[in-house]
Amino acid sequence: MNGVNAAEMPELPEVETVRRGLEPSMTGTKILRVEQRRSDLRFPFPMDFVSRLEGRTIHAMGRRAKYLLADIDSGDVLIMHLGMSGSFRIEAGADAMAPGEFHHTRSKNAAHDHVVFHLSNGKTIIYNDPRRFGFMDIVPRGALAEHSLFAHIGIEPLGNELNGDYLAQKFAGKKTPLKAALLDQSLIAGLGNIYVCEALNRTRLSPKRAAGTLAKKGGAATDRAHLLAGVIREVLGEAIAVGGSSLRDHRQADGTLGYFQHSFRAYDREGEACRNEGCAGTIRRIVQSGRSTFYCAACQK
DNA sequence: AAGCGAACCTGGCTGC
DNA sequence: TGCAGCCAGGTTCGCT
Repeated sequence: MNGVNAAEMPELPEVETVRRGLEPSMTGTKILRVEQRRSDLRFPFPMDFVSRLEGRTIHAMGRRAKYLLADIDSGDVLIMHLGMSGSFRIEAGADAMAPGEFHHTRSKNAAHDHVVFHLSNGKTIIYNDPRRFGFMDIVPRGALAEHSLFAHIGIEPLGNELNGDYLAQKFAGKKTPLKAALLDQSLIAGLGNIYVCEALNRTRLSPKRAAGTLAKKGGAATDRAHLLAGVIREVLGEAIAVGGSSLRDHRQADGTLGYFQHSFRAYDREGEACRNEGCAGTIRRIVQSGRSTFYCAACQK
């Protein structure tokens, strides 16, 4: 096998899986050379993108919400977002590759290999993104919190701040559907379509319910709010433990590809049986805010 | 002002 | 086989 596919895809568990996949190759390693093959992805690269990275050593690989954060010894932070279709792969030296596989992999992906990092440990980190909804930026570490991307971002769902009281406080008075409120990155940062559908199905809450119904009059948390907060953490934790979800990707299973998709109870299961205990309902697909919602109308109220 | 739909882009799948 | 149409894990912008 020529390269390790450091996973793909974009909700919090997938980004965390990518972070863990990249960390052993990148932390403590010097960036010898950077190939930036186009001037923009979703946004333009910073003008001095290459020069601010070449010759620098990566101190740490972090994550905030769906953003990967590489701390550089210059004091800069390299921000990387995968958008919808971004992925990293790690390749060892060229002499370690099987020629046939090399050709196969390159011919399939090379047109969308937008950034290549050549590292001092002999490894090559390649960012591939067909739809180019991802992006990269570089900012001084001290300016990160004020960066427009992070200035108004919500809490980490796996941090201590997420609990029923927080949900009730943020959702009180909101008529927006619960599904949309949970996807709002300014409230909770990192949830996406899959895990919101899964968490709502597990808690038997309708995605169409007004978000404000998780708060009592006066703003106190309902039992449902406490339940939902716990289930969100549970679902994300389970997904991270198995390497996230891998959809529409039939490449090798070398341990870096996730398999949480086999645990889906709602997402992408239209027409199939609801897996909640005691429920004989069927998963439906509806559209909310232009995005698919999968849920069971029989048990999710 | 919140809350929608559209836009950004490519590729894969479905159905005629 | 060809091709049109729809769909995709995210985010932002602009119009009600």
